[in-house]
Amino acid sequence: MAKTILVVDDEKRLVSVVEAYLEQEGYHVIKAYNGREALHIARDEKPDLIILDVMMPEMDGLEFMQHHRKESDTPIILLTAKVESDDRVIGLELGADDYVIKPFRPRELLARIRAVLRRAGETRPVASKLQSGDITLDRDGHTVEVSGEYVDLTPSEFDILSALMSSPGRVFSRLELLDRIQGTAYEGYERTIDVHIKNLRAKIEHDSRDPQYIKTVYGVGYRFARE
Amino acid sequence: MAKTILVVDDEKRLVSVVEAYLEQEGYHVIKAYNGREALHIARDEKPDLIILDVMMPEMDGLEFMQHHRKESDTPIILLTAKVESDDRVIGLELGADDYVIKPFRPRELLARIRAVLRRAGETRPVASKLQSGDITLDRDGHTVEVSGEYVDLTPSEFDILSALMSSPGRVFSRLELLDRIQGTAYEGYERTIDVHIKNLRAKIEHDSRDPQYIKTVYGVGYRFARE
DNA sequence: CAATGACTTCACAATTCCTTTACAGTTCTC
DNA sequence: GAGAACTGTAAAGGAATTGTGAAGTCATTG
Repeated sequence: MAKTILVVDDEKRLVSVVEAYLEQEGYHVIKAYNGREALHIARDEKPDLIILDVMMPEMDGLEFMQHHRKESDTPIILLTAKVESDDRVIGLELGADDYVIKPFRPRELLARIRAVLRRAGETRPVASKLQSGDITLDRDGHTVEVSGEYVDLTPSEFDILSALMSSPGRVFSRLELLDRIQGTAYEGYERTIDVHIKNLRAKIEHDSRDPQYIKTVYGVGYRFARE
Repeated sequence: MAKTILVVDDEKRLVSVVEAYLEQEGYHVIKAYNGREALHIARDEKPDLIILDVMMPEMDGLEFMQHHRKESDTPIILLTAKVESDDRVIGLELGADDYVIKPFRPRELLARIRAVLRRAGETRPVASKLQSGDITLDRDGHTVEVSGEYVDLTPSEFDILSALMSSPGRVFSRLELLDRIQGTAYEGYERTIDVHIKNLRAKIEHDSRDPQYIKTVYGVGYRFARE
């Protein structure tokens, strides 16, 4: 069964980006925008993991942990800004299992999540293979097979293809795809995606001038062909 | 059939780490978080070995042993903190088979487990040998053979190779590999893994500049060749 | 307590990847 | 069909990641 992850941060945009990414990875995501709210939700929903911003209004992350630790030992990953590196120590002493420094890339956070969940005894990851037509994408092995042949993709290419294949037929805007690979790191230039798509097509399409898998939706974005 | 090991400690995190490690080594692990709970579980499940923390709430390790010894002679390995060195003597007098001082590294504990189980007349756990291509790794003998020749690996190198070979084709992040060799991950520098990998490659690859076994997955981690 | 080996950290080199730019090609709108 | 808007693409500089030798630290052994 899918693991439930509670994401707590007052930056709604960040929460959305993380949510989209984790859901695409097969996790069930619930959200809260401050510590107080998070406490109630954690009680009711009993998530398998909590991702927690240190800096928040109402009740900050450290305060949340002090309360929460009294009633549960759910693993916690802290999000900290660079300058707050002291919080890191405090956080780990208060019982955080790991921390990630903002801004971070989704794949970075994912690596931490996997490690923490595995440490917490979960050897059962989510369904790790996506298949569509002649293409098989394996998230565990980070490999892509086209017509039985392994194709080497860069991290960004892999993330984009992974996003597209997670919902064949659905159109992803460039911004969404950018979020997948950059997170909230910085506002990037959307056209960067075009270049990744070009390179992706060169690797997985039989004829990149008449793509069968990655279709362009004029004025909107890209989508993976549904069969 | 796989040996069953009961791990008893009130530090859940520690139990999880030990569990993950032992399961990877082919043991079946059951858990308890205090002495009272452990007594019931030991009765029902009849583990082949018990790993027992001395300091615990409710019923501590020594108390547990007094009760347990009346009904069974399951081998017991004690976990003690440094300061409790007196407990060690008491524990051994009460019938512990060995003890390990906290904090310990997983392989340290593993060595004790093997020794105790061997002494108790048991044979090896399942799947003690991993083979792939020209490489054979023997977890029992702690040996590695490449093209029929024995190769000397350091403990860390052995653990990393063992992890990688346990799931060929799966990518392990540096964080995960750090977990394998350190037990606790958030402290420690991920790039340390790079150095171990370099040294490993020098020992097992025919051409370490074009590795056939240990592949780098850029931006993600390392994996044992999938073919 | 010296010596050996293992582990970690650091600094820099080597490699791979990402982004941006500029322009060409395509699709849409009127 | 012309112009505007959008997309495809090649190339180059810069950023990020990995490889590696060496020094320093720690633990173990003789």
